[in-house]
Amino acid sequence: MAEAAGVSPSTVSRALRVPGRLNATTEARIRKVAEELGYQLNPMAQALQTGRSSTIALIVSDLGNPVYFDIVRGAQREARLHGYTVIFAESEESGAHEAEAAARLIPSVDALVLVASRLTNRQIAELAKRKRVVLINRRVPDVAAAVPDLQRGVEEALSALKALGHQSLVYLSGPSRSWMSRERRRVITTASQQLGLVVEVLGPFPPTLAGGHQAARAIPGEATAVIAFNDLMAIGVIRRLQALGVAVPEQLSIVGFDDIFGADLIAPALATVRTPLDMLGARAIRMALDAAAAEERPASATFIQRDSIGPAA
Amino acid sequence: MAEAAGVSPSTVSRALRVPGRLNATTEARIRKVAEELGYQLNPMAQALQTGRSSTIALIVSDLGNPVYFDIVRGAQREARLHGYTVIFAESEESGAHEAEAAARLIPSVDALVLVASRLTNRQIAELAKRKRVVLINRRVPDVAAAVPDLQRGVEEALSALKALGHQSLVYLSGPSRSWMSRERRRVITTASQQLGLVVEVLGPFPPTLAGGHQAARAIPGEATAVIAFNDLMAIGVIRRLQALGVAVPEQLSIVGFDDIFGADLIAPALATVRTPLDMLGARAIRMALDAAAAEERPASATFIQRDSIGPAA
DNA sequence: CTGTTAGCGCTTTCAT
DNA sequence: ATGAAAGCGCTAACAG
Repeated sequence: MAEAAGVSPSTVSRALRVPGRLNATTEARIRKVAEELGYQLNPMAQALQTGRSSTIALIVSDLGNPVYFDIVRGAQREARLHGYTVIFAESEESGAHEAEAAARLIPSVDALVLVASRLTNRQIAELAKRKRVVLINRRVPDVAAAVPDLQRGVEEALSALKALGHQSLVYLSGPSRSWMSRERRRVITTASQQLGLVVEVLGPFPPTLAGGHQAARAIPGEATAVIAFNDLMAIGVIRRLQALGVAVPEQLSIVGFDDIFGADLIAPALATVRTPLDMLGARAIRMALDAAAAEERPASATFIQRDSIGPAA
Repeated sequence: MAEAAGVSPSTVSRALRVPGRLNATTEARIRKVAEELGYQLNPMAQALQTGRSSTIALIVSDLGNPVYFDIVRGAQREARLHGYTVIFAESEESGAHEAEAAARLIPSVDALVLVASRLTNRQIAELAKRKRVVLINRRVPDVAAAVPDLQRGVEEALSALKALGHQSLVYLSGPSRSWMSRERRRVITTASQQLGLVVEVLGPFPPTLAGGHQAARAIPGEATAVIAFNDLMAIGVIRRLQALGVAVPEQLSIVGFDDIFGADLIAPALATVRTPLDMLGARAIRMALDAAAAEERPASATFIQRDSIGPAA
């Protein structure tokens, strides 16, 4: 293409990259020629020269969990908005896979976004030295992170339970290595104290339907309300309970976290603390592109009232 | 890094790329040095030189539809297996966005995988001239495509309905531009004839919960069995029907397509023709990498019997 | 089996 | 405001 427009390569480069920095007419002419020839700058060559690839890697631990869809989607949209491309890897629940994916992708991207990372703080800090890293649903000292503000949603949920006459509740925790599970536990504990509720913690359980099945058997007979680490577990609990002949919500109220697809499809519909997943994804991208984005106020979780909770038995 | 190992760049390149083509001891030494220095070949430079980026773009129309999760996941795994990376874009249901995404990504990838593409045959043929293109759930002359074999699953579904005493059924079609909807209709029609069933086609409807709501009103009173374009629609139909006081499956049997997450969580659990989504994703990647993969026998859809179907009213 | 040379397509000083 | 030249990190002939 170079001189089909009768100019030098540098001029073409300037015309196509920074819209303003050139004589308006020359620029227009070059753009037109490029259009006609279907010419585009070669991103690889560009990346090689500049060291920037306009690409961000998104590494999620398990695509089987519907939670991540919305995060991926939010991230993808925001990235496109900024002219960035997202590369994308699944670590299949394994820290080793995650580390490998990160190592493999690091040379080709401008930033790494790690969703619910299974890596150690140390590993993450190490990555952060080599490349900009943004965490989603995880916090590590000195590393940028997009996490929801759970306070409000949890308070709403617990208040609702209290208003229904519940005086104590059970928290079904997720994987012990899950930062988010600990965080949820922490917020629940604090809010419970303020509201004068008693909370018992059970677990850890796998953050899946099967984990919910497993958890369902562990729930003490006298419990009246259960809050599960996530919706998948909550749904598993409900189904197992039903199979065991326990009525939900008549005998036991159930609350989940996230509001995944399907939460309102089951019977009874699952009450849940919705986390703003797509916003988290979008925000993480913004943080990856611009450190100042960290100043934004994090989006709040909110409680979604549905039929899986009722008056205390 | 080049000569920290005391050899020429080319030698390093050879050592790190093709495991066999070098003196075993030199290769081992170079690998060790690379390891120590944390050195990796720069993919951009590699791509620039070779014209191959070891990257495949996956373009899906709507990530909000859980169907695509499994496809994305299957594709991602298979790609990784071959040392490929997947880049990933959402076209948000719009042909224009899809075309734009394809154009933007084409220079950076070795192949394009289009899932349920909204582009015209002509546009797709055009892309296929510039880059290897593989379609999922769509067929265009002379373009590689991974589509499931619906025959078996549909026959099983219709046989089950027939065995329950149904003599006719309604097909709720998806978007008129959806190749897959037409394909499902075709297979249903053919199988119906063979089984002596009568089929009435309604639609088009949006392939969503809302589309199902809409479709539910259109179902004639005398119908006893309905098969919807996809599970999302089927679920929408069930819920609207229930709201209208129509009992499922007592008054009306419902069958979906795909077996998405959630299909077995609703009440009644949705009977559905399961399509092997992750296999489609994986197969598409294989086809992108190796034309011979087209010879594999496509995976068959199978019928999943659940509570949303029952004896004819 | 390994080193030399040239060049992939772009951006970026530095001149003009 | 535009052109010339050098070089990003790698691979691919071609020598040796």
